[in-house]
Amino acid sequence: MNQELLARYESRAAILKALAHPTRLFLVDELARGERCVCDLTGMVGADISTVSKHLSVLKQAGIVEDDKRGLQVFYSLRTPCVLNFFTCCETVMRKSAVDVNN
Amino acid sequence: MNQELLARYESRAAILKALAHPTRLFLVDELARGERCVCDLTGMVGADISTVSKHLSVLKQAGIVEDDKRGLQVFYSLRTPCVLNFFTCCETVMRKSAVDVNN
DNA sequence: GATGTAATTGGCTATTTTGCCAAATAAGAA
DNA sequence: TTCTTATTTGGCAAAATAGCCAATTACATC
Repeated sequence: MNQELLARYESRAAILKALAHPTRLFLVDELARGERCVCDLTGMVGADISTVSKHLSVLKQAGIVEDDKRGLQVFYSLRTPCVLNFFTCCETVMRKSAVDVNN
Repeated sequence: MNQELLARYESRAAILKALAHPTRLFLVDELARGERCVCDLTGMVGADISTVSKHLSVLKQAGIVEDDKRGLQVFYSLRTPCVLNFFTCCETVMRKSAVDVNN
């Protein structure tokens, strides 16, 4: 595996890593419905606002969401909706695993 | 976020987490071409065989690959090829980020 | 300017992940 | 049985991640 190839896998891994957390998957799912401010998301998640803010910054850093400050609030929205396709595949993997367990 | 919903996001996160590593993404990519034994994959990755074996077991645990022991060798293959769609989306995210940087 | 609200950042500890080596297991060959 | 090869497992130290609290920043209103 050469340098260039490794770099590409590292980039992909960075995006997947940003998604690979239950809270962040929830945030993505919620943002798929429309933009939300940090305070609203915090209420839904039920964690400290600093924790939610950090999760959002991880998603932003990865290029998955974008933010827009308006007044006191910061509104986040989904920038690359194709990540929602991941959910479909995850369900496929889980369904297939469930079937195998019963055989 | 209730218990049931949380459980679903945790399941999805487990699958994404299994994928979120450069070496494991390479392994998935390589297995997409056909089954491979651990020894061949180890040669391509250039890490200790125990490291590669552990990466494969992470993927197997997540339901992404399956193994088949034949004689001395263990052959791994891709069980849920839909994970390859992730790559497409990752490229989209990266391309979009690259564009934004230039604006 | 002073106050209040929304959000981010720094710092800390606890937990998880990674990758190597050494040891154990499994299966074919001598 | 003994030897060799392929793979897995256990154990360890280093690195990365998570989540809380406290402090800071940003902005609006008084």
